[in-house]
This record gives sequence, structure tokens and C-alpha cells, in this order.
Amino acid sequence: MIDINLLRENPDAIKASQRARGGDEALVHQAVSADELWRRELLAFETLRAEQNASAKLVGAASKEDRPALIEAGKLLADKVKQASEAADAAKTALDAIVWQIENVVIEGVPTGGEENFVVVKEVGTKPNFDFEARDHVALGELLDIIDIERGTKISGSRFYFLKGWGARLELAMMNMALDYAAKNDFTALITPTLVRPEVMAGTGFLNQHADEIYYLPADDLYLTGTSEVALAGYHRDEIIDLSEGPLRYAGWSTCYRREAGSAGRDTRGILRVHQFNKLEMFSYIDPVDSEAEHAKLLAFQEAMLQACELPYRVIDTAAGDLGSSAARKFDAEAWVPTQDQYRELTSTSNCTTFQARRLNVRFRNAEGKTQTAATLNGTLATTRWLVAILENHQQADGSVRIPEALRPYLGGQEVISPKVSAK
RNA sequence: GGAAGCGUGCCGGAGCGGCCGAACGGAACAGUCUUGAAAACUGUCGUCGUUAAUAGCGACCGUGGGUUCAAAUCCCACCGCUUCCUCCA
Repeated sequence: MIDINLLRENPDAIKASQRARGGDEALVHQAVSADELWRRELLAFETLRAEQNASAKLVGAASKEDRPALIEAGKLLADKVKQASEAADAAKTALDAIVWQIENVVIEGVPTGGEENFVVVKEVGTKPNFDFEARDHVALGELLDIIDIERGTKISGSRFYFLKGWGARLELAMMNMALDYAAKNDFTALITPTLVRPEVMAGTGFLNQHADEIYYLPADDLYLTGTSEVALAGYHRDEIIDLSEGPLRYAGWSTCYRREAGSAGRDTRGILRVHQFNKLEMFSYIDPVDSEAEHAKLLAFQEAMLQACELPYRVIDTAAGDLGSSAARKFDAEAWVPTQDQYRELTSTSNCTTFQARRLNVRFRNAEGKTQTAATLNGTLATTRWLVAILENHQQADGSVRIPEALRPYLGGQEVISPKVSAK
């Protein structure tokens, strides 16, 4: 949710942002007048209410003879108050309905335009140059007996899979490496619930545009989360957190569930786009003035992990029109996938500034001791999808896959996964 | 799944129709005293909205409804927690 004060003081800034996103500019007008109306109605109600409070106090103090008359007067007032209160509530509801549709104000410098208008920030690493015919991760997975898609499909349907032997261990190794790295950098590890109540899902903003992306369990009225961000953002909901010692940083590990409703037919091969995967997510609560520096930091952490996995990648600055409604800026890191001859997203980091925290009512006490809305940021540190890039980039002519050095300590020193040496 | 009880401010804990935004205790913060600290004493000490305003006014005692001139206090529903029984990964 945007800052209502910004709406009052500088509606043009919000308009400009909406324009950059290709969003609805008219909403800003509507919000301003809805706000004015609400404040008028509120004042009318509060004035009447004050009168009523005073009158009710009189009744308590009045003598027996005076009471009936006062009570009669009170009844009249009560009626008016009720009406005024309903009018004020309605005005507030109308205001909220509009304000909630306005998306986060994009940060200056974010490229304008839609999905294809991203700006490449950098390219890092060298793409592999195979002198043999490269296998894709599905072929490698089968050959090495580490990804079993056929049986995944047999028991759960399309977009499901088993990770097996070294495949399973590789994923856990990657997660552990990421978690170690995060812990060294001041992130507190958190294993989060993956079933959440409707309020939490709505509060984090996922129930709007992404509603059909989400698994829902009607018998229990619970939603399966598509990312631990939901739980991590909700963690400090309605709290006044202490940021005096610096930001609060969490590394949340969870299984993620996505219906992939809008992507039928896309990336159907392999484990690039699946209904269930694991993810380690960074999440920061921070003073808004430091949010951009923190954003750079999260991106740097992601790059460090990609480099540890020895993956060629590029970083893109997502265009305004392709940002989620909570994000004020988003960087994606995309790894090279040789058999697709293109970069594919492995990580994403968003600076949500105060937008998400305002919605979830997460505040902190600033230097003056006043409460202020915190900023939140999130970023991927590792996901199952990374296996695709690791397997494909590090494959060798015989179908074996070299394990990046940094991962070996987490795999008992194993250096190569080869067809003959699959684990038990 | 069955039974009972409970949800009040940073914490503990009173209040059970008007005098309650809320006693009392603790914590915290500031000051006095002290070479300094502790102790003692004094003061401050919830959040939000409206507003130029730390003035006033309004809202909030789990959440949402209701009764009443008036609700933290009564009624209803929901959510959560605790204990006991049952059951157990």
C-alpha cells in the first residue's frame, strides 16, 4: 500500500510511477478525492461522537428526575452518530479500495516499458563451449539416475519429479551452502510454514494478481505458499520491530508450491518450471533510507552464490511494467542454459520499500523514537531450478557432471557425478 | 475428537455497564543523590487517526457483529491459547 501522505503531498510522483508501469493514472485522482471525502465524513462523525460522549456522561451524573429527558436526547444523538459513522466507514472503504489498487512507486532509474524492456546490468563468466553434443538436464538426469521425471509424473502428474541419489544430495548441498553463506552474512535461518491463512496470503498481496497461481485447501481454508516470502513478510506482522542494531535479516527455507495455471505448455520439459520445489529466500527488514543499499547487497549475495556454483550469468534491471505491484525495483540474475541457448532466471530480488510493510503493519522506532514503517526486501539465494544450470554447464563428454568446488564439502568431497557412480 | 478455562498496554496482572485508555507491580527512559555504579526517591512511560499542533477531539482492552442514552465490562459468532481426557508422526 502506498503512503497516504505522499498521495496528499505529491500526487504527481505517484502518477508518474503509474505511468512508468503502464498502470492506471486515473486512480490517483480518484484516490485524492476519495481521501478528501473520507476526511470530511470522519470529521463530521467525530464531532457528533464527541457530543454523544459528553451527553452520555451527563446521564451518569444526573439526578433521577433529570435522567429520562437526557436519555431521550441521547437516543436522538445515537441515531445521528450511527448514520455519520456508517458514512465515514463507507468513505474509508471506498478510499481503501482505490488506494490498494495503486502499485508501489518505482524507484528513479528503473527502466520504463514492459517485460522486454529490461536493461542488462552486467554479464559475468564464460559460457561453456562444448566440443560434443550437449545433453539437456533431462537427459543428464536420466543418464545419471538423479532426476526421475517419469515416476514423478506417475504419482503426481505433470510438472512433478523425484530427485534421486546425487540429485537429491546435490540440492541439499546447494541449500546448505547457501544457508551457511547467509548465516555468515547476518541472516537468521528460518524454516517456515507453507500453509497459511487467507489473511496472511492476502496481506502479502499474492491473492490479487496471482490468485490462480496458488493452491488452496478448502477443507481447511488454508493456502499453500509459492514462496517463503509469504511467511517471512508475515513474520513481523503488526509488530514494532527493533532496528536500532541494524536490519533484521532472515534466510527462509521452504518447499514452494505453484499451480503454474497461466503457463500451460511453457517449459514443460524437465524441472525448470514445476509445481513443487525448494527455495532458500533472503528477507530483510530495514530502515527505508538504507533499502537501496540493502538491495545492492542482496544482489551481491546472489552473485556470490552463482559464482560459487561457477555459472555464467547476467543481471537484469527489470522494467517498471514488469514489476510486481509491491516492488519498487527488481533485479533478476539469469544463468546461461546451454541447450536452450539463452539465459534463464535463477534469482530475483525486489526492493518493496515500505509498500509491503505498510500493508502488513510492520514498523520500527526511528532515532527520534517515533514509529515509522519499515522497508522490506527479498531475494532468492538458491532454488531447485539451479540444478538445471549446474548440470548443463558442468557436463562432460561422457555425460558425467563436474561438481563445482565450493559444493564439494557439502557432498562428502565428491567431485564428479558419473553414470557409473550413482549413489545408493 | 470430548471437557473446562482464558484472551487487557513492553511484561505480569486488576477491572466485569457510566467516575476506565484502563488500578497495582515489574521493565525501560530521564532526573535527584553518588567519585562512579547499585539502592532509594521524583518524573516520563501504548498505538492509530484527524489536525499547523507532543492543543483539542475521535478510535482501539483477541477479531467481527449485536443490545444500550452509555460496553474492556452484557449477548452472539469466529480466531487463538492453556489444562485435562482421547489419540498419537
